Amino acid sequence: MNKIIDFIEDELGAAFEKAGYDRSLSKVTVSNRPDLCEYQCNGAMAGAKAYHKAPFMIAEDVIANLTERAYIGEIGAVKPGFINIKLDRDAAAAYLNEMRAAKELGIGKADDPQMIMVDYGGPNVAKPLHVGHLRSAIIGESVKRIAKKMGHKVLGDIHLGDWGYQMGLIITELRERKPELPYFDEAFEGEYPEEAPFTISELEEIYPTASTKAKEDEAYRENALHATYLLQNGHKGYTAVWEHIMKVSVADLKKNYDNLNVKFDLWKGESDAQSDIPDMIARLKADGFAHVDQGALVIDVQEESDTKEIPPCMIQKSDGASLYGTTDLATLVQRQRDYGPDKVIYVADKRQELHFEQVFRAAKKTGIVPGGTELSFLGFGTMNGKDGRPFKTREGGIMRLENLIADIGEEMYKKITDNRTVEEAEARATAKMVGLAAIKYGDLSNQASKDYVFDVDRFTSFEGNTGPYILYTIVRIKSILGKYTAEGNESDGLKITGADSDGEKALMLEAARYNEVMAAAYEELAPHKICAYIYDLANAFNRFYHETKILAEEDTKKKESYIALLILVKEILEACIDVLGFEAPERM
RNA sequence: GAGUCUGUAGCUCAGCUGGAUAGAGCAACGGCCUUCUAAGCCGUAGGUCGAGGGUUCGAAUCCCCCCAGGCUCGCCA
Repeated sequence: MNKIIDFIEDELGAAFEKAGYDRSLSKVTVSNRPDLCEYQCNGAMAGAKAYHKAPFMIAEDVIANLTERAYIGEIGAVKPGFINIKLDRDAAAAYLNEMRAAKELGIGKADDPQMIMVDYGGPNVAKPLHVGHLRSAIIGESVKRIAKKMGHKVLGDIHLGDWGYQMGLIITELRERKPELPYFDEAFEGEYPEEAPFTISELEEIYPTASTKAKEDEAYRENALHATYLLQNGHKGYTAVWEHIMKVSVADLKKNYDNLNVKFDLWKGESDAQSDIPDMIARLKADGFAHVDQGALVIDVQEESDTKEIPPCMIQKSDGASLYGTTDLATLVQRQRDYGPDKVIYVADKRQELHFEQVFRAAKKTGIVPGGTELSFLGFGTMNGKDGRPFKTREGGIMRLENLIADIGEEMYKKITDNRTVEEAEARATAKMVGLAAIKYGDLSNQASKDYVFDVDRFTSFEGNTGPYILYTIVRIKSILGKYTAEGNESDGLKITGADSDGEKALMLEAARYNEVMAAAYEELAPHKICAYIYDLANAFNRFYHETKILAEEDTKKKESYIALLILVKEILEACIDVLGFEAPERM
């Protein structure tokens, strides 16, 4: 379905052409002076120079040549050369009715759907999720859902950190604690136990302990490195331990991501790319892309046109071990073979930008991915505390994600039960939903690339521009619609008619923007644009709600139009929060 | 040192592919609940858009140069 702005632009474009000006000057935007008009076109001023004419004259010319005007209502030329437009009253209603009738609110699905992979999450196995993992999960999930909404085929891949030194550390520590286990008996021939020799909480304690020991004890470090080496070369017992670690840890990760309403399509990890590394390196050497520099194997990625220096992409350390660039390249080899994506989007901390720039260049240069494949990096900023420094617990430690979510859920529960009497189970469920909305909206309403302040008090205050405010608005609408049907009315088949008040018109115009906002959010990978939009839409609704008696309206036709409009607004808000990764309760 | 990002109201942030009086929220102050959920609505106050140049009919937005801060810069990920 076309965007409403496109319709206006078409009509205006025809007028530009008829008046003898370039059609491309007809670009229409939502007005920045809502007191004067609803939409505006600044093309007359932009074209003044080329046509050696006063902008105001061009504007008048265009308006005089306007013949088709199904969408354009009032139109006028102002001062320097603005063309001010109001949407035709009936056209607005017709457009919204069309939206309601169309599939998925008439979203402009992609003409040529792409295969897009979103690489996000990136947790390390055997380490608890902490607040540092929050942004990647939230932003990645939203980007994935937005791309899906636009009609693309999308796969989200968690890209687990499940290979390397950390595994050697855990194995070493486990061996010290329980040397009697069969995994450490080189002569052991039987079947290893099915039961893991540790629980998730033990595992989460083992890693930091081992990590600390390795920093203080050189011999311990050597052991861990050697264990890593053995694991990577197929040691039977260690591989069995690794499998236990994976099973226990992945189950726990799934639980935590489920709590965040984050769902991955693929649970691949660094380990899955390992089998592709030897061949890849051999080929890169044979084809002359990789060469040895200062003992390490590297691929030069500097380009002629560069003004800055880009260090080479390193794919093998001087001791022969691979590193993260190697794994990322091998992962691309594997993705290319298994899925052949048109686009891969990496959602990671912005400090990794240079690394990905190197990997992308190396992948393109060596033909690991075809030239047409788009590799894009979506870097996000740091989540800071109120003091402007990276978010920490009160004690100064790293905040675990579960604790953060639980704290906010608890805070919400208190507020809900303070406000009114609700059944325990419902209060808990609502608190969870509202808490998640508070966290996600708080994050996503900021530009992803910027650092932001995670202020628990502000996010849970439920006032102003917050997730709870959006949910509250949806709940209000649901409540009215519920009462309407409870009175024995049928809510199907109602039609929106032209607006009678400014508040109603404003709400209708906001609703009509849905399509263009979703498209812009996808183009720019910018979930915050959806947040800004639903905040505007919720505001427009609340204003309308305040000045309009909906259920008490005596004119049936008008009342039905109100109800139809509310249904549409509710559906838009729900579609938007779904894409942001949270949902609204029935009551709150 | 080089590169890169950021600097908008007391605080947290939009706006940045140039347009008409720079917008929100919080905090402050003042109104609005016998009536569809006041987690709401309306209003008042608050800004030389870090500083200075330039381009333009027009600059928070583009260019240059400063100032302040963050981050990155081959064998961690």
